[in-house]
Amino acid sequence: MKEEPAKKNFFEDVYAVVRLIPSGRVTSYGAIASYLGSKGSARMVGWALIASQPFASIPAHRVVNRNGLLTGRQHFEEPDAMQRRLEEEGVRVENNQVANFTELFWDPAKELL
DNA sequence: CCAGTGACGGCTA
DNA sequence: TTAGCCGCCACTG
Repeated sequence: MKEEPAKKNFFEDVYAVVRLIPSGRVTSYGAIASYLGSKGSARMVGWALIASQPFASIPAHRVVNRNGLLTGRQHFEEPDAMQRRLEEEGVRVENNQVANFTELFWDPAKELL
């Protein structure tokens, strides 16, 4: 069975941070990547979230890009699931973009400090 | 083995 | 200011 390399640790780390995101808050891929020390590899965070899809315990819908755009909504079970969940938590979303993104932004390097 | 793609982000023109 | 390119790392074809 193709055992996975230590790289999996990176995935677990991403999941840990995402799970710590408070309800009604959002963060960005780059913020998580930077917090993990892999700043610049925000794409890996996104890739990790794809793997987190089967894990409902991970609020991946709280993770958006630097612009606050729900870029990954197409990867959810339903394209509208991401926006719908955010609104459920009180996050206002307009045109696939999080309103007051700057206020709702949750930086693990500062909040989770 | 090599090339292209991708839930991104920062820099340069 | 806006638009475009490159860079990071992993996976697929």
